[in-house]
Amino acid sequence: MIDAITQKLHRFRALSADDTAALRKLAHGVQSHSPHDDVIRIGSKPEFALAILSGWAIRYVVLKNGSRQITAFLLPGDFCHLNMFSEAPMDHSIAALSPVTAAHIKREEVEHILGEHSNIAKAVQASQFADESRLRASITNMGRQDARQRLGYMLCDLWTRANTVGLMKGDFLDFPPIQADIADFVGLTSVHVNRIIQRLRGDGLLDLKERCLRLPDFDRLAKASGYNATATGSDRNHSTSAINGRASASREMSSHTRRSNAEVGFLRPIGL
Amino acid sequence: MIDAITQKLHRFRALSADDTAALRKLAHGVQSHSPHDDVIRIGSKPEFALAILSGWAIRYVVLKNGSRQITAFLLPGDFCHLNMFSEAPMDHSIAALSPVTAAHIKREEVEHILGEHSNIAKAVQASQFADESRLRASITNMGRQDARQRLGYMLCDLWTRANTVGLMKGDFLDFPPIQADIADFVGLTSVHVNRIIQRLRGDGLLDLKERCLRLPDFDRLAKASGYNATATGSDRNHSTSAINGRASASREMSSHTRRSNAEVGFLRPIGL
DNA sequence: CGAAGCTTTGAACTCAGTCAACTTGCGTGG
DNA sequence: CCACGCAAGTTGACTGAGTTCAAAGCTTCG
Repeated sequence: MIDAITQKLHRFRALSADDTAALRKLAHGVQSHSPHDDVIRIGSKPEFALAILSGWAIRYVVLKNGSRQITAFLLPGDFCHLNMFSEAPMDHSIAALSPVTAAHIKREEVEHILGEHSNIAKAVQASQFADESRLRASITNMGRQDARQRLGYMLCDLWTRANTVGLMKGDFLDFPPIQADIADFVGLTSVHVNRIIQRLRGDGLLDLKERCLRLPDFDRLAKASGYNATATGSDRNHSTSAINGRASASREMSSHTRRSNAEVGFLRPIGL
Repeated sequence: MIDAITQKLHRFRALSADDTAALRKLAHGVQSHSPHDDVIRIGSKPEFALAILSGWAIRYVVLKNGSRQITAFLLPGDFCHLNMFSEAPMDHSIAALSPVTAAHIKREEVEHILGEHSNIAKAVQASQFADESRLRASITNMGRQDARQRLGYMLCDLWTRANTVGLMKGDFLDFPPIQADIADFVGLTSVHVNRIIQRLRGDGLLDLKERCLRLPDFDRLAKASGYNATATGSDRNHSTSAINGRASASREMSSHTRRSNAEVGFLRPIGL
């Protein structure tokens, strides 16, 4: 079970046998959580860090008007709340979507392992930056992509992440989120999400039913929704050119970008 | 000028005279950037970290279809690209909005100062978590708030941040972003942003013209847009209860949250 | 078998986008 | 000093993607 963590960190940086042994030791403070349970409550100041070992969880917030925003899905291998050194209370909650087991790691333990194992420390740092990058991608997604693209992007992302921690079962994937969860993540209503899902189904891009996801044509879906695997970056072995020059959008650009078009860099499109 | 950094970090953790002296030394690699210039280009792997000393900058991305998303405004005292240890190339660009001076800090220097000055290290970490928190707030904002609230939230945030680094000039603030920038940040069109601004003006909540911002009634604007200063947290001296219980939304909740309503925590609204 | 939880469907509605024109202010150059 | 061009802000009419509300189907599971 702890393997998910090892597997994930290994993606960011090669770990020694010593490192992985140290990680394995973290598995002692393991707790189980039932679906719908809060693992960490907003406003609290937990004294421990959290690593998901199995199952799916979400970061979320409920607004005054009752609507909910999910800001992240947490998969096995993901860390939450490493900011234990800050005095600030949690600004969001973490809840289990499926049955979850998570390692609750004491502050000193975190400090110790990060201090002693520089590979782990750097891998953790890299994974944090990947998370941050994913947050930015979400913003871009919600700000400038339509419903279809948002959904596609989200599914591509979860698909590849699930893949890297060995969650794939043949060509499909256990997928705990229901349509309402998807909606609260991409910033739509569940009704509209439902309609989009049907369209994607019709286009042969998606097979999602009974908590089970299949992406029959990942590449086409990725392309259609502007998903770029390297962008959210599992770090190691990068191709030399993630970004390959300006795209074809030259007419529309002027409307979106004021100022002298002299500096092309200001306008360079990315793979989204 | 370097004071902005000191000032900001000090917000997160008390710094000794020794610490501030060390920070002051960073000011040697200072570079100037003109408005619209890219300070860091997407796809590049800069060998330096960056700290804004004066002026405003943005993190942004341009999509294939030519639309732009701004994911953050960078103010004096803000750090960008501390992830120099990662192999991944930049997934976004950073550009100056106004004339900007920024300290380009070499990798070793960063490592050194963070290693020697634990206060600074912790303050930097705390500020990173505040940034991450702000990204999540942006997501919530774009996903679940209407245009008026998005704008209000953004202005409240920039207003308070500007305040903490001493950018306020009496009751107003030099405000480099134009309406198109605002639009690209909150995920709207500049036409619609214009209309919302006019409404806010009419409501006496906002006075924005000629790169100059005034918020005549911050509290009312904050309330109307769900802005909660403590949420994005400049850390120190927190009031004991940032979150004060559940709000009035009990009817709508059931539609947004499936599952047993037994665990109230799953539903607890935040100040947004 | 019944009830709860999730998905699907339809119709009316609305917030925000699109397109296109007009205004205002500013700097540059004739 | 005026003319021109350009960048930013403003306005109006039209369109459309996504919401809302409400009801009906399906599954799953005690």
